[in-house]
Amino acid sequence: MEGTQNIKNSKKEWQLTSDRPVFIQIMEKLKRDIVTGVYAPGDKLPSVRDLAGEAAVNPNTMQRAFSELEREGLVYTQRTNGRFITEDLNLINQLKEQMALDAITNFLSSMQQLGFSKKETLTLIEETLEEETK
Amino acid sequence: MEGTQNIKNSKKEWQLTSDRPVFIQIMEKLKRDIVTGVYAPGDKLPSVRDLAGEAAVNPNTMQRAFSELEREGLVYTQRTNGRFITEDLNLINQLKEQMALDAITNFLSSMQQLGFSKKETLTLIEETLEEETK
Amino acid sequence: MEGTQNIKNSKKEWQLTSDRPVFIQIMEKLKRDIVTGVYAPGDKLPSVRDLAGEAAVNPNTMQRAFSELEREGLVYTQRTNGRFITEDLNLINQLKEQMALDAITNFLSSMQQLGFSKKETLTLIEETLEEETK
Amino acid sequence: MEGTQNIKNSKKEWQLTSDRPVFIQIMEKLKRDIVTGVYAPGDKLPSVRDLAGEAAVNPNTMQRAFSELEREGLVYTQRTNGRFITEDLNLINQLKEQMALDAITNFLSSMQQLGFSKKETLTLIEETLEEETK
DNA sequence: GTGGTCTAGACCACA
DNA sequence: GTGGTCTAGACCACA
Repeated sequence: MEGTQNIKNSKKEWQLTSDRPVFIQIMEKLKRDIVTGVYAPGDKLPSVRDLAGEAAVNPNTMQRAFSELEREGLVYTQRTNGRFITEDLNLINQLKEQMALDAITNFLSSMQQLGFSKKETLTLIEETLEEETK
Repeated sequence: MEGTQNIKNSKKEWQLTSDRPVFIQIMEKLKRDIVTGVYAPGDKLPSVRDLAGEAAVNPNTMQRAFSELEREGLVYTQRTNGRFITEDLNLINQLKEQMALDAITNFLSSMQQLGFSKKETLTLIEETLEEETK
Repeated sequence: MEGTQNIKNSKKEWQLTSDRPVFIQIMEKLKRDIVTGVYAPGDKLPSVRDLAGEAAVNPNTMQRAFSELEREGLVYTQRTNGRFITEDLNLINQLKEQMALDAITNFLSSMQQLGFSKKETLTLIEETLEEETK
Repeated sequence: MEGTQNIKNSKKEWQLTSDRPVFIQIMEKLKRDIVTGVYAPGDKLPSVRDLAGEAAVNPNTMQRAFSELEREGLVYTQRTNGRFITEDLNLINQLKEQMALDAITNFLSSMQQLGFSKKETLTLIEETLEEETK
């Protein structure tokens, strides 16, 4: 039953676009699901076949995404038993920090390239967040 | 201080990567140069061949980037004479706003997908900006 | 009578000339095939490579023609699956009307520039059509 | 003074587009001016330089158009004296007929390719002409 | 096999 | 020299 649970909790909107390699987008989505706890440490993952179906991609593509995650130590395979999320909490936390840092760095760099000063950028962010809260 | 100067005036850091189509990256770079005034409205652009050489891409690739910019009205061509930046200031301003809005939206969406609340995101941004100013 | 049949069903007379860009001529031919029902709404198109071979042009040239048609909404692409004719009947009808109107307008303008009055033009058309029917 | 006259009578709207070779468009315009009597048989033509200026093209381009017209016998050069319209009325009439025939043939062919029957084409033309007269 | 991108290089019309 | 088109051919992601 826990298998079904996992599938249930996971956000099913894959939202794949064709502007970047699909296997990379899948990796990013899975990483987000790991750092946000959709998949908890030690959780068994749905089968490649199932996830491929859900994401409407070829199983080879899903397989490729998993291979890369495995290489990064985020998931591991138990022969004949399935794939599991790493139990290394440290690694997961590092990943989350790194992803946040990347997002921030990219953003600030974009704004700088567009000619906005740090002050202006901060103001714009504050305005946008206030706007949304209304 | 001259460092900042150079960044502003220079038109030469192309920094193309292979993760997304090169002609798209070129378009983005040229758009940034337009909205930040590196190229002023009405300015004549270097020839396709020169820019292709500078960016180390094939002239056809540069040509494609320009065709798209032309379709968007950001540049126009004078037969056998060269290409020019639009003089439509309105269009340029709209573009700048849109590009900033896209950057902000993407960023906030990324942070939200990583599980950060608006408050946390704001705090992180503030910390990062202060960090850099030290 | 089979002659007429063949003309209607055949998708193969490409008749490309060198007086205008080839990709434009290809677009026009494909548009004609769409508005005349040679390709029905929703039909899957032959692959770029096949059509390029049939028309004896480089696949890139065929690709370009399709990109433009796609931009106009007349065809759409399914990743790795192929290209399809739009199912938007309205769009197809509009296109047909527009193409006919363009042909008529161009013709009347040509005749006027040659110094023929409307009456003379009409008479000439009638004569030509009768001539052919004989 | 007749020189000035000719310039005066000629329709000055050159309306060159970039979709076809400019020298061909110039030839067509000059032919129209010949068959419609803007330039009468035997008329002296303005200088290449003047016409080039009027049409806003490079003199080489205008020159090329004239060379072609000369090859077709429609104009002739008197050494040191200038260029003149042929006095061969027969040739001019033939040209006019041929140009009209080409326009008609092209038009009927376009309409046929768009799937319109002769009857439909005739009706459409009649409607358009009536429409305009209102 | 399918579409998409890119390169190297040729050729054209025009100024 | 300038932009525009086209070819031949390679390589990629994906099914």
